Amino acid sequence: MARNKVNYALIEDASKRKVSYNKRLKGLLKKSDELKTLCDVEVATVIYGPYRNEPYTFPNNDVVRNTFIKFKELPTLERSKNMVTREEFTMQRIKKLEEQLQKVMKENRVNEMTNKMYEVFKRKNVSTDMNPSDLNDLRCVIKKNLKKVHELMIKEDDGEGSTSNAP
Amino acid sequence: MARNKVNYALIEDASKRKVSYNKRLKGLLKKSDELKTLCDVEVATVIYGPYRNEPYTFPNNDVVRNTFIKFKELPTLERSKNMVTREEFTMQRIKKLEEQLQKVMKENRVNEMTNKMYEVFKRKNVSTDMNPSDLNDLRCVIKKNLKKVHELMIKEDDGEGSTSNAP
DNA sequence: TTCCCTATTTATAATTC
DNA sequence: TGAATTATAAATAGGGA
Repeated sequence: MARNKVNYALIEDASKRKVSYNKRLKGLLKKSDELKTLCDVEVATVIYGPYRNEPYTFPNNDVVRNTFIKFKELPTLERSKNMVTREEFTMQRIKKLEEQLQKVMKENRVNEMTNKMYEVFKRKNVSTDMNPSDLNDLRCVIKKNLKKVHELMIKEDDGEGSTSNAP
Repeated sequence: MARNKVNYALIEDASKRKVSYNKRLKGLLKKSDELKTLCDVEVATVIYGPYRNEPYTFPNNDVVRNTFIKFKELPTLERSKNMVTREEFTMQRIKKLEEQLQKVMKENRVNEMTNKMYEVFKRKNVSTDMNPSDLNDLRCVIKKNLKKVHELMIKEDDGEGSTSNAP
């Protein structure tokens, strides 16, 4: 997250990976601590890194052990419900991204369309024929005016230079 | 970390705390995931939040259990990461979506429909090229931008100021 | 409430020392 | 190497709909 956007994949360069690992480990522990402190959450984490046999733990070995024991004793039913937590999270993220994508594409489309429509209105004087209620159902309007617009445009094409004809 | 510097203490306001909790939980899971993926680290987390009886787990229930067993029993037995493949597949999809999103947002490129519309208005291909869904989309587009179009048109009527950016 | 949007603060990749 | 610095990317607190 800096200088360059991070690529979501294993960092190939081993030394870079190690540097990144150290920074991110530290960052993750800090974030865990903040979540715990600011929001009164019980967090237990075990991290097996590639540079050490012993795992890192958060907040410490004893708490992790206790929390994990509690976790282990979850009734089977609840556990199975819990099984999908991660997947759900992931799926939600995907869903959100897809929605964003749709939205943005739509926005772009809107912008482009607005410009194009404006161009058409401005240059071809379609506006004269359009009132708000017509605009409310542009589909009809377009159908109604398309031929006319087309004709106007054909004419216009001959003298490509005339820009606007005020009403 | 925004608007105001975070105070390292329990957030008193319960609703603010909950909002913060949700954001930070999400953030922590993401960071965990990044550490795991970018640096090839085994992370296992159990989170008992105040708004739910069952804990959140990262990356999932099974891995947490395995990691816990390893943690508890010390020996360095190699646990195969059977879910990695699927997760990576999922993450690739996410990555792809993110890339698409970036691309679309930044380049603001003209999409197919816009091109088609442009053709329709600018050139000779009239209604034959337009399918009903395009027209329907157009209707929405205009509805959404009616005000803007009007403003532009009114402004244009007074004086001048072409804003078109035709392809 | 929940989502969405910025203004800021943080985290951190690349770079320098 | 590695610690410190810097320039960006990312996370997120507060506020609005």
